[in-house]
Amino acid sequence: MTQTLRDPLSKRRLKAWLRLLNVTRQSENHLREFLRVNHATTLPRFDVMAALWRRREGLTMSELSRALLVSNGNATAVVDRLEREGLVLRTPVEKDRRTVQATLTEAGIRQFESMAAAHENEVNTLFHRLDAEDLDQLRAILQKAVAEPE
Amino acid sequence: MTQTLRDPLSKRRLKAWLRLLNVTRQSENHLREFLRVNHATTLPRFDVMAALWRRREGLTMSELSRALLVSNGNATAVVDRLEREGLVLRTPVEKDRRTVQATLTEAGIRQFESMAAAHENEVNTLFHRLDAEDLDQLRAILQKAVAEPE
DNA sequence: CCTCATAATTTCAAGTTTAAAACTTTAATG
DNA sequence: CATTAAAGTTTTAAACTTGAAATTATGAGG
Repeated sequence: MTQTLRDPLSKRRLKAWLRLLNVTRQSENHLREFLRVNHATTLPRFDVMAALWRRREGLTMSELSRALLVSNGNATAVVDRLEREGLVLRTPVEKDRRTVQATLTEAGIRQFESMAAAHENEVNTLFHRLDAEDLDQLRAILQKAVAEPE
Repeated sequence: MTQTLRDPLSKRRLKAWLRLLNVTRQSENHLREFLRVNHATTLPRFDVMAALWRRREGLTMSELSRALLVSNGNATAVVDRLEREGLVLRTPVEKDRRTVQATLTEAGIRQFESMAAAHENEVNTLFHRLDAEDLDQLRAILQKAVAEPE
């Protein structure tokens, strides 16, 4: 209360950001450990496979890096490794020979689906204290935070 | 509405987590770019310096890695580079010769303080759409999310 | 057809990050 | 005192990540 008065909004936004970062890192660390121990994989691999699973027709490398908010060099490296293991396939696009379509192979689909439910369950456990109202509020706040125009 | 009925809480938690991750990564990317362009430094360096600036008496390497939620090997590497540049100092601790106290040097303090206000301002801009009520709600939700006991 | 700006991807070097192993020191226990 | 378990740190290898440069392809305008 008095805190609200002493503390300018700017400092409160900074603190909120630090808290957000903290919760996100804790959760990421937990899920990384979960994927490593239970499914012998890593977070970036899982993220790439999840993105490709959602769009079964595939994604170009640029679409992939934009979707995951990582650099294109990064996407190349992770897809390289997944391709080497036969989980992802690069297909040249006839219409535009600059681009490549990355898709999950059959093995990739099988592997991802064998992890997806357990992963969702782990996230569910991780955030089990948040009820429907919390989730609604959180969504509203996060959407507001990244809204485009002013 | 019907969505709420069709969608079990588990799926909503998963979506909330993906949104949280997305907002955090967007913000991290923005701040990384900001630090690179305006202050010729990186996010991990900034994080380490911020942690050491808060506790002027210094932190052991373990305390540092726990505070930043990174591995101890990671802390070692970042501190190594900062030490090489004269921004951080490692001091052996007499009481326990296993531990090292990492502190900011004078130059480190000067450099951090020259960045801190601009960084806070950037975060303030980034989250300017969130008002006091949003920040309160967000804090409550994040605290609830990571609460210890059941 | 040629040129040039742009786009998609990869390559590259440097830095970041993790998990596990190695090393040193401490503390406890017999 | 010797042994052993635990704690703090560093080292190591592999993976991840970025930003910039290089490569290849497209498309527009001369």
